[in-house]
Amino acid sequence: MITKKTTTRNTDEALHGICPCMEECPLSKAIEIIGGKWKLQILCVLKSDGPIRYSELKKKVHGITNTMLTSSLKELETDGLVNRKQYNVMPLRVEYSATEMVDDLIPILIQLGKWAKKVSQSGKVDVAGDTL
Amino acid sequence: MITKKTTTRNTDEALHGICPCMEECPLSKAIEIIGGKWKLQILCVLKSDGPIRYSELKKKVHGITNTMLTSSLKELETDGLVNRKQYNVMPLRVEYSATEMVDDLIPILIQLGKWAKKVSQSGKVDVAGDTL
DNA sequence: CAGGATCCTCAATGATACTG
DNA sequence: CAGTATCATTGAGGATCCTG
Repeated sequence: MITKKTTTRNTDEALHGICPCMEECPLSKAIEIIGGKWKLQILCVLKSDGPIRYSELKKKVHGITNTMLTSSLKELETDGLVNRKQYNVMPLRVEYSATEMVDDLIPILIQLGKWAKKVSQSGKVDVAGDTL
Repeated sequence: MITKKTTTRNTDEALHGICPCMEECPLSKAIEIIGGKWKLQILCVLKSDGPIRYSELKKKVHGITNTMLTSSLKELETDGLVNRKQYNVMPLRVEYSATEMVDDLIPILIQLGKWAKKVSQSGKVDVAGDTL
């Protein structure tokens, strides 16, 4: 999502590193990694339900197809967010789990969630009450 | 991106509030708000280049079309991230600026960017050196 | 100047069937 | 069981022209 074809020369140095207008923006990189329709859901299940088999994972991520589950897992593994462990027994057994990278990501996502909550409510009243 | 058609019953209460599998997940809400191809770039420019006119904004967000700039601005305004101020003079003058909501968002995005940077490097060596 | 209206394209995703 | 292979779909985004 967010391609980086542009060659912007941002005058505000303070925003260097977070502006997607820049080349190699880590932020757009982040969105590439966790973007897509299923990535976060998959990470969520992997995180809460420990090492889990492909078929069980598919049951927990409701509505996902083989195509998407497979490709998502492959990308997540490539990016170092998911471990794949294969047991060569019959029938085949493969277990997926989240890496420590995901642990680091969770608190950030929680912050993002809290922000979104605040945004949704700001249209109504300006409550200062924190949920966490 | 991340639609919420599913009616998952997540057994792990600890992840309530961050799991996109859940209904009304604030996280997927957040991604709806800042997702899309241009939202972050637009916010970035609005943040660094203060109140800015439509045409100037379009010049700074390289490659964006009228369709996308207009629709993105409209959505951002609806979500309370952007202020639109119209001066009824001829020729028409409209100025856009970022709201305080965006200020709260920036540090979170910076964290996300730092995380992505770490992820990208973890494939090579396991340096403990922080960049910030 | 600041958009609206239309039509079009393509990449992400879905559906279905098959295999090591 | 854990995927692959193919084909179909679709909606975000793009191109172009038009207007208050």
